[in-house]
Amino acid sequence: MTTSLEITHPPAHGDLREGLINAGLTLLARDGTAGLTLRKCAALAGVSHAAPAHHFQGLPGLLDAIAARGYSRFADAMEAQASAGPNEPRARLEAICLAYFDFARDNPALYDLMFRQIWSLAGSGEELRLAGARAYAVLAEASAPFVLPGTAPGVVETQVWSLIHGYATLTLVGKLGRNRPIASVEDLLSLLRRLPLNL
Amino acid sequence: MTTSLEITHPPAHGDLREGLINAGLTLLARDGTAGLTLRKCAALAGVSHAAPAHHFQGLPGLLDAIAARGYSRFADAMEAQASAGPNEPRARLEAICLAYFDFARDNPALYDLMFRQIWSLAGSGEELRLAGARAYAVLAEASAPFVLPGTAPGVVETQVWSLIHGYATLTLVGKLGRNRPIASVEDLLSLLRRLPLNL
DNA sequence: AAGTGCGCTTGACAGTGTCAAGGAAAACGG
DNA sequence: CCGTTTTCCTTGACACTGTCAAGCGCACTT
Repeated sequence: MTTSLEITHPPAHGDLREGLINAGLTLLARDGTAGLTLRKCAALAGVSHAAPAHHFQGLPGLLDAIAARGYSRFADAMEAQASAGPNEPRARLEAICLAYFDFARDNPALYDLMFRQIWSLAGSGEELRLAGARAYAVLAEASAPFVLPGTAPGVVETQVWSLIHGYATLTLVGKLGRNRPIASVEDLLSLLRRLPLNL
Repeated sequence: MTTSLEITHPPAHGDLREGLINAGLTLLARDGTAGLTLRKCAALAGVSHAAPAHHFQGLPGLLDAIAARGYSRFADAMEAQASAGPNEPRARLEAICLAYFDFARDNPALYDLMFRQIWSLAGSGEELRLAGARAYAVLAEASAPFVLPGTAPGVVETQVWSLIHGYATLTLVGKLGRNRPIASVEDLLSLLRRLPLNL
């Protein structure tokens, strides 16, 4: 009944918290959202079922920490993809959108956790707030060249974010391509190409 | 709004199924996603905790049925709003998008259930499939005038759907307005105004 | 009137998160 | 080097979840 995976080393002092987060990420990637459980995390990290409560305040706290880690990786992925291409506004924006979608596709359960966290009202969630803000900053920076004078930056940012996030979530739940052949990410981005540049 | 869901005494033969669905909708509206439970539905409908299993195949089946009801109301709401305004392509599209957002805002838990149903692999879900297709048809019809010759209809449909769905979900989880002042739905729709009409 | 099904109830089971209480062991102070 | 304190974790219980097997009751059939 015990799962095959066990962490062999007795956890050194500080890193049980880290171990629990990693266990959560593993479970999420392997078994999906339903497979992520406080008790399974504890078992995978090699501790008793109530141990997580001492490092996070209950399940919400653990999910918060996992989501924060997710946002961190998310921001890294977008930054990397943006830096890989030409340093031109439209290319950067499209690179970030592609990275956004790829991340969601490659980490569906984690992505779902990140953008679902209705709980997170629990802890102040400082770590989560910071990681989320960093990811948002990447998107905001790429949107900046399209902000027309006299308009709030939040408008373009929200347009871009809504578009790519909607596409990602709809794809993840399998909604797209049910009634029509799937429109690709490039098809999607063609709408953004209509955005005028602020020269 | 229908209706009384209080079945005080032994329910007549056919309508326990209906009563359970209504109980589910009530719980969803009152207590949110976490408040929707097989046992609470059964209790609210006045039957024993295992009764639902005979009308739906377990929890997934009940959620399927509730989501189907949600899609039906969703399609109704969009159609009503579209018919209320002028019969002009841009006005219709914007009316539908506004109705889309209003529905999500007014029925957050139900909306979440509808667009989350990862389960629904259970039953073939014919009822759900139909109701979902009807809602999609409303959106597709409003998008049709913007389909340029030589392009697949699915492209514009996906653009519109992704944009409004992304905005709705981001708003629901409270992501928007954290880093910048909130961009309104109208701000969002200004992006769609860039879509050329197919005259 | 007896037989036959269907609709629902009852009771149990393995899970889940959470909490109170206790123990082991490291850190500390003398 | 010993006693105390503090920190971290374990143990055990609780209420709650969905699911399943068995069985009761009542309507309908013959």
